[in-house]
Amino acid sequence: MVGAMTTKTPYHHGDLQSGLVRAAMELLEEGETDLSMRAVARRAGVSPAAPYRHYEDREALVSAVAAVGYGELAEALTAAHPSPSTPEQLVRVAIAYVQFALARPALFRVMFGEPCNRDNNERVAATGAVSLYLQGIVERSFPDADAEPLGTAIWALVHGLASLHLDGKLDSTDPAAVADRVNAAVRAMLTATQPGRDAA
Amino acid sequence: MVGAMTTKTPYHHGDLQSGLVRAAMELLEEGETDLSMRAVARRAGVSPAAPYRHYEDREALVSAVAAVGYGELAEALTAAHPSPSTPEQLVRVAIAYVQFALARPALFRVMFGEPCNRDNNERVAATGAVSLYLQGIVERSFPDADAEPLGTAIWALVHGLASLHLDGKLDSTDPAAVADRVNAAVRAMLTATQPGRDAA
DNA sequence: CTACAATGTGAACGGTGATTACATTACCGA
DNA sequence: TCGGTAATGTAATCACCGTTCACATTGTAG
Repeated sequence: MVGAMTTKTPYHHGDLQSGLVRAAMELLEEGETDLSMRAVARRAGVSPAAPYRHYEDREALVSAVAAVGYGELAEALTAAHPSPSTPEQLVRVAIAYVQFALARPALFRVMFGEPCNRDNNERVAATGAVSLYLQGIVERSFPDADAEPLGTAIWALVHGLASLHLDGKLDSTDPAAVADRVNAAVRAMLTATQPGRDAA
Repeated sequence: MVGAMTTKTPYHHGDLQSGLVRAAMELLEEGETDLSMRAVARRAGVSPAAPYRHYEDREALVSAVAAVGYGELAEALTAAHPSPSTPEQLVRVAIAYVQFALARPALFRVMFGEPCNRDNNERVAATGAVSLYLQGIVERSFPDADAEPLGTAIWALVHGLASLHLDGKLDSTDPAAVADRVNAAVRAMLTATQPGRDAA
């Protein structure tokens, strides 16, 4: 009964479920790469054991964070262009993908780097959304091509560019140079699939 | 002075420096994904503090392991084809790259997944070797093309395929299907750069 | 043979994921 | 309004981890 009148530290958080995800996102944005359960709990102003009422284990919380990340990645891509149907527009989306990875490296690692359960979580749905978005782009841009392998190839190319930059295997000090590299790589891939040529 | 005549547990390991790397490699091969310093020490038959005589911290040991991994990746690639100069041969190398990632996922994650020091370790040299190997392939295969961006694009494509399969974003249950996917993607990329067309 | 440098040990510190028993609170039916 | 039950948060605890320190042991140079 200490300080009962003030609003400080109510016993119940209110919405810890999403508060934890928000706290985790904050930590990632601040450069924390490990996302310890305890650190997230601290940031949310709650005891170390509290998160386990809402997430079975660290894996589960991280997956929830990753799912939000996929949504934000999708936002960033659609912001670059809502519905690309030309190589130029597709290149802009590709650049946005790599820029997302470089701008939010810790989140990107959580989304793609950590070994995760293939089966039972929301991540598969979220990544499926990204995949479908790309698939749609490809189908609009190259109606003659087989969309599935081409979409896969483009996703892999762009994702690989993002990963290699993020891991320091490709120099990412100059954003313009990065954009040029992405532009060149994607165009190289796309010139293979102009109407009239075989894509698979 | 217990059991002085037997060869069991001599106080000095002999070659702990490389023994630790070997132990770490064993653990990775057995599926351990975390590579805890203590577990490596245990496997090497040594106290938890001993590794610190040879590696400044976990980062340093992991980097040494990664460097060995790069060497083995290079071996796997050259085993697929020592010196590719045609798209067909290059495809074989690409498939070998992805198969390496799928066959030794924990090692691959150590090599590429973990955030690492960009500056002062042997990893940059080792990745540079992989990069140069690819660059050489591209130069031989496409003498008319600008090797640097094309080599980057191919590396990114193949690495992206490996990463997405490893993270479960692409189905990797059927090795033949994986190989087909890699084949299709790389060929799509390569048809863009046949002599007479612009690569950048 | 002796001193020194190199190498390995054991104990310790703080941090982590996770579980358990317990405390507090919200909410719903009487 | 009251009381009980389910939901939610806490404190204590366990095992493990990275890392450091003082100390023990061993190889080796002089």
